[in-house]
Amino acid sequence: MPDDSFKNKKILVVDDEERMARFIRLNLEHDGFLVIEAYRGMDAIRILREQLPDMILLDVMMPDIDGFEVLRMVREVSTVPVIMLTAKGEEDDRIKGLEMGADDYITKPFSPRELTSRVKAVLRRVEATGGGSGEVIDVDEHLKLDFDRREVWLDDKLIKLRPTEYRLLYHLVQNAGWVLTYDQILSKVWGYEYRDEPHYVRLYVNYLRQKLEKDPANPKYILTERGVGYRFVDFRRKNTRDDEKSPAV
Amino acid sequence: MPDDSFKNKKILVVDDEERMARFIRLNLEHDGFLVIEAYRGMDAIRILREQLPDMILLDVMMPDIDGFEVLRMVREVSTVPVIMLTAKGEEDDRIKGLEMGADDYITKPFSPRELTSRVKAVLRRVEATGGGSGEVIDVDEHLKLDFDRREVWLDDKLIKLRPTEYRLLYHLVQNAGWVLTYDQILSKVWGYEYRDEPHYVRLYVNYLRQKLEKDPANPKYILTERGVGYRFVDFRRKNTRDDEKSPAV
DNA sequence: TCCAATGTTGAAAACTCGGTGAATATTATG
DNA sequence: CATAATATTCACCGAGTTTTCAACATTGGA
Repeated sequence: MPDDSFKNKKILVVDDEERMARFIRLNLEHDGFLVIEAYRGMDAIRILREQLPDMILLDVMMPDIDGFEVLRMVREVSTVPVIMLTAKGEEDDRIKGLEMGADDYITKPFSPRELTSRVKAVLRRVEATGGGSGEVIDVDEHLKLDFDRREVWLDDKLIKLRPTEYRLLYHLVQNAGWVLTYDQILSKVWGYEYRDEPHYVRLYVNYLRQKLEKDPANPKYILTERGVGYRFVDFRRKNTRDDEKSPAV
Repeated sequence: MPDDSFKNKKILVVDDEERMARFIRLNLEHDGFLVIEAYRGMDAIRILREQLPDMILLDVMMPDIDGFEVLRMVREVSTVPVIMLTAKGEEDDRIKGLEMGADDYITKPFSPRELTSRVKAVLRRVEATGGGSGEVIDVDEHLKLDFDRREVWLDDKLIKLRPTEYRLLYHLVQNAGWVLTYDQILSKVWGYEYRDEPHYVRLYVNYLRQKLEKDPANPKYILTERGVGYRFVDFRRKNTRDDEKSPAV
C-alpha cells in the first residue's frame, strides 16, 4: 500500500556536504516529500522562518555552526520535529541531541529505507500530538497566541511575558490536552539538568496564571495534574474519541 | 552526571550466546539496572509474564526461535520497549525490527557506553510518552482509558484518579487478562522494597473499584484471584469462551 | 463451622501546591 | 562603566490532598 499520507510534507535538509544533501533529497522526493536543501546553519534558520518546513534533517558535523547550535536556535522559535544525522559511533552526539530536543537521530551511513522509515515514524508521532505551527492560535474568544511574533493577546490587550514564561507557555500549548510532567517541562524549558527543581515550574505556572487567567485560583487554561505536572486545556477538542486507527496487535 | 533515575529498572536480556548475555548483564548492572538473562526465545516469553521487565534486549540471531519471532510474540501481549541486537551490516534486520515494533537497535559489536546510552535513551523516550501505544482503550461501552492523556472516562464522565490509583490501573490494564500477583503489583506500583505490604494493594484496588465499578462489591473490571492477586478483565477477547463466570448484572 | 484472605473505615503522617518576598543574576540604559 | 530595571533563583509557609498505617468487618472455601 503506497503510503502517501505524508505527501507534500516540506522537509528541510541541512548538511554541508552537498552530495549527502542531494542523496537525501532524491530519496525523500521519491516518497513524495517536498525537500529544501541548506548547506549552512545560518541558511537553515532563515529557511525555517520563511518556509516553515514540517521537519528538519540536521547534520551534526558542520563547519561554521554545528548541528547542536542550529538545533538550539531552532528550538528557540519552533518545535518543528528535528532528526539529527550523526556519525557512526558518536553515541554522545545522539544522546546530546535527544536531550537538546531532537526527536530522533539517524546514524550515517544509512539506507534509503531507513531514512524514510525514520522520517515517517517521527511525522506520525508528531502528528498524533498535534504539533501545529504557523498561524495565530485561537485558544478561545479571549486568549490568542501568535508564537511567530512572540505575542500573547488577552481580550485585545497585549500581554508582556518574560522569556521563561513564554517558553513555558509555548510548550504547554504545543501539547494542549496532554499532561506534561515536571520532568518534561523542566528539561524542555530549563534544561535537562534542572530535573529535580519542580518548584520552578510551580512558580512560573503561577506567574502565567496571574497574567492569563481571569481567576488565577480557578484556572481555565493551565490545569494542574496533582503529583504529575500540568496540562494546557484541550482547546482543539475535535472529537478525538474514536477516529480510525489501525489496531496494533 | 550519575544518573540513577533508572535504578532498579528490570531488563531482560535474550541472547543464545551466554558470554554475550553475561557481558551485557555486567554492564547494565554496573549502571544500577536489574538484569535477567534468557538464552532461548521460549524462556523470554515465560519470563516476560513472570517478571514483567521494563525493557527487553533481544538478539536477532538465535537458533530455535529467532529474534523477530520472539518480538512478534512479545508484541502480542505487551508494549514493553524492545531493543534489537543486530549484526553489523545487516541493515535490513534493523529496518525489519523497527517496522515490527522494536524501539531501537544496537549493532554488534558495541561498547558498554553505547549499550547503556541506548537503553537509557529508550527508557527516557518511553517514559516521556507514557509508554502507551497511542490508542484510546475501549474496555467496554462504559469505560474508556486514554493513557496518553492520563484520562479515564466512565460513561462520558472524566474520572479523577490519584497518582497511585492511576499507576495501579495502568499496570493492571497493561496485563489485562493475566493475573498479577501481589509481589508484581507492589514492585511495579510502589517499588520492589514494598513487597510485603499486600494490604496497600487491597486498599487501592478498593479505591479504584469505588471509582470505576458500577457495583463495587461485584466488580466487573478488577477481579480478585484469591490467594494470588488481581486480574483486570480480558476485555480484548470479547465473546470467546464467555462460559466461565459472567454473573448477570 | 471456622479461619485466613479480602474488603472497609478513619485518622495520622507525609507530601504537593499555590503563594509571598527577599537575594541574586542578567539585561538595558544613561 | 555604573546604575537602574528586569528576570531568575531560592527559601519558606499554610491549606489541602494523598499516602500510610492500623483497626475492624466481611467473605469464601476447607
